[in-house]
Amino acid sequence: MPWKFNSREAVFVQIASRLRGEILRGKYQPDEQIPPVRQLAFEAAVNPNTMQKALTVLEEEGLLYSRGTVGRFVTTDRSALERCRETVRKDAVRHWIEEAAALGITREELLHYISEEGEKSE
Amino acid sequence: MPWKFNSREAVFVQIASRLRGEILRGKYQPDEQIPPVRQLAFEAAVNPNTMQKALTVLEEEGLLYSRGTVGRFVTTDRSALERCRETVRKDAVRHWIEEAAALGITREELLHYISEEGEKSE
DNA sequence: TGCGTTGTATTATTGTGTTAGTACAGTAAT
DNA sequence: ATTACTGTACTAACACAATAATACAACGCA
Repeated sequence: MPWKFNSREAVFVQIASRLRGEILRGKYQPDEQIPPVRQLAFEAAVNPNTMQKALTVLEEEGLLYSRGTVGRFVTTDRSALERCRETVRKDAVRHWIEEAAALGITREELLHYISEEGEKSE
Repeated sequence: MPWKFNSREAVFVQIASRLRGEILRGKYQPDEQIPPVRQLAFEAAVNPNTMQKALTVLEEEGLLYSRGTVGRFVTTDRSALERCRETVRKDAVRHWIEEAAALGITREELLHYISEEGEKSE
């Protein structure tokens, strides 16, 4: 099933976010090989170039590393994973709070609406 | 002071978000004239065309309307404003929760981190 | 009437995201 | 050695975002 993308952000950014989440959530263990570019591209229904661009992002973040022509692997540095988890989380939260403020939503309202939204879907 | 933009979203989308927030927060009252395109563009330090594109978005949403060559005004339909406030809020919250999930952040964690973040800045 | 301001439209140019197609070098397995 | 698969690199083409520079019609006002 092709992945879902919105048109507001570049596709490779959305792919990077998704894969980053999968890695941080442990779908791929440290030092585990992830599927090849072409396969991921096929699954996501995007061009291999686009997928590679997303993977390059995660590589620059230190989440993935490439073993030459063997394949791409999740970093073995568990503390790096944890640091990344923290960084990503902090940046995202700050970003969401900013966006909320831009829409005239206070922190309290934000908390309220998130609890509400969450309840419906669980 | 030029407005701040990130490179992940199109500028006109970010401008629309900002102005939408200002309108919904009541910076401009119903039927009040907003500054002309050129002035807004100057303030934001973007091209007038980009600003106009953002204003068109808000016009299509029913938040603004154009009085020919007189200027652009906030809608007089207060219920439309309220409806828009709700829609925007719901969409945004849903979007943030989705993004959080993609990063491996549960609703509970999200609530926790938002309270934390908020405390620092106030 | 004439001037300035308003929104709007047009054209051209630049940069970037995405797709497409191709190619190459290194590794692993046979 | 051959084959298949890996990441990587490259060009071309297209769409869209953004800038730039104009131009025009309509309105308000002196």
